[in-house]
Amino acid sequence: MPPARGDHEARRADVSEAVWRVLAAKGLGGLTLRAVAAEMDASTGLLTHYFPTKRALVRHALVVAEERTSAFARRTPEAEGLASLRAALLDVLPLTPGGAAMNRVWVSSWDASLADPELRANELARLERWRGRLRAHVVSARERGELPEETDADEVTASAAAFTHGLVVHALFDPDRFPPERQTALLDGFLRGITG
Amino acid sequence: MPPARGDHEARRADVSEAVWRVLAAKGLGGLTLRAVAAEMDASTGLLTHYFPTKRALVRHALVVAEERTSAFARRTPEAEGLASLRAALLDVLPLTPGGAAMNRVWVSSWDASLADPELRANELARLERWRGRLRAHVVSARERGELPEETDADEVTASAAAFTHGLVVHALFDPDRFPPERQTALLDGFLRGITG
DNA sequence: GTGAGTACCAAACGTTCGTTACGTACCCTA
DNA sequence: TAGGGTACGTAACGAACGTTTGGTACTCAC
Repeated sequence: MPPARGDHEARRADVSEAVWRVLAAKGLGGLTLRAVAAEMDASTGLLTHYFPTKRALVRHALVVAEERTSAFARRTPEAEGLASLRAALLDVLPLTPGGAAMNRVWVSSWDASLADPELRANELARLERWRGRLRAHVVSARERGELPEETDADEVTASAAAFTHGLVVHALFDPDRFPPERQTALLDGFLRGITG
Repeated sequence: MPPARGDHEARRADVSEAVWRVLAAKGLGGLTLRAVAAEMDASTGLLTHYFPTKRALVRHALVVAEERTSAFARRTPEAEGLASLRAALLDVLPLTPGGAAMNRVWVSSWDASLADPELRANELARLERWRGRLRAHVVSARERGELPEETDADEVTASAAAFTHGLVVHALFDPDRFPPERQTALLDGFLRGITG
């Protein structure tokens, strides 16, 4: 029995969904074709039908992860200036189970990303894009007088990016000591520091 | 020909050395018994002679990594107060090839550490110990009047830890954009924010 | 209704992994 | 000098992996 035969793209999305669940549960190191196949009650043959190699599957999985992350982050588009920077950083923090899963995937991908040139280049580009988006908020905040005039946008942007990603790591390993309220409080403390 | 037969502990140290080189080059995901054996021109039989399982080998490897990290960090014991906090954070940053290798190992270990309960507990304890050491410097700085009186030591400690680890990640992926001088400048900027 | 193409499953392939079994050379003690 | 423990190398084992192959069932065009 062909189970709910949809079109090609819909099926690829199903595969991506299963990949995502495996990634969130076991990390990139635990991602195997058999695990994904089991996750969607299918065979490894199905996977190779849509993705010729595991490399292609991982590549697509990380693209999906980025789409998901962007969609996740686009929930608060109304803010401006410093508030928009705060919102953008809050979007990245693991404040919800979904956010934690997201970060889990990214942090776990760093092992392979540091070892594989292609994945490394992709991750580098992703981090750059993220800093670029943050920078716009920083500039906007300075223009509105919410940051000191002498603020170096690149420096503050890099600083905020670093702070947030580091907090992600610590919160991921120590969720009890870094509940959402404390993460938020720590971020606000950081923002207080850059406003001078 | 038995190659330079030393005592048991010396040989174990040789194994640890080879493990370290493999870890620094390929990450925890690329650590295999055969890679380690090849690194020290030996057989996998030698490895199992000193470490019964791969788990034991990885466990010991991370212990060695921590010893190395601690030894690396104990180079600047003379400072006090805010200067000692700065020194402790600088010790962690990938300012040298050795420091980069160190961080590479830790970041790459996070994949397995998030998936394996035992490794996760070890990494959690390591992060806690590190924050504990940082906290002492924060308290010392506050006592010397280098930080505002109303400073919450736990909050500032967690903030500094997060900032530094995040900077580690960004510098690891983007060494060109985060050379040692900029890392130092960013850290100083962060410390400026803390001092109010 | 026949042929080509799509969408799979089941099974197997070759490789690599961690682990184990077995042999051998060495050292130390009695 | 005989015997037992230590220190390996060699080789093989079974499991798991990514990949390939061969086949079946369905769909659509002609």
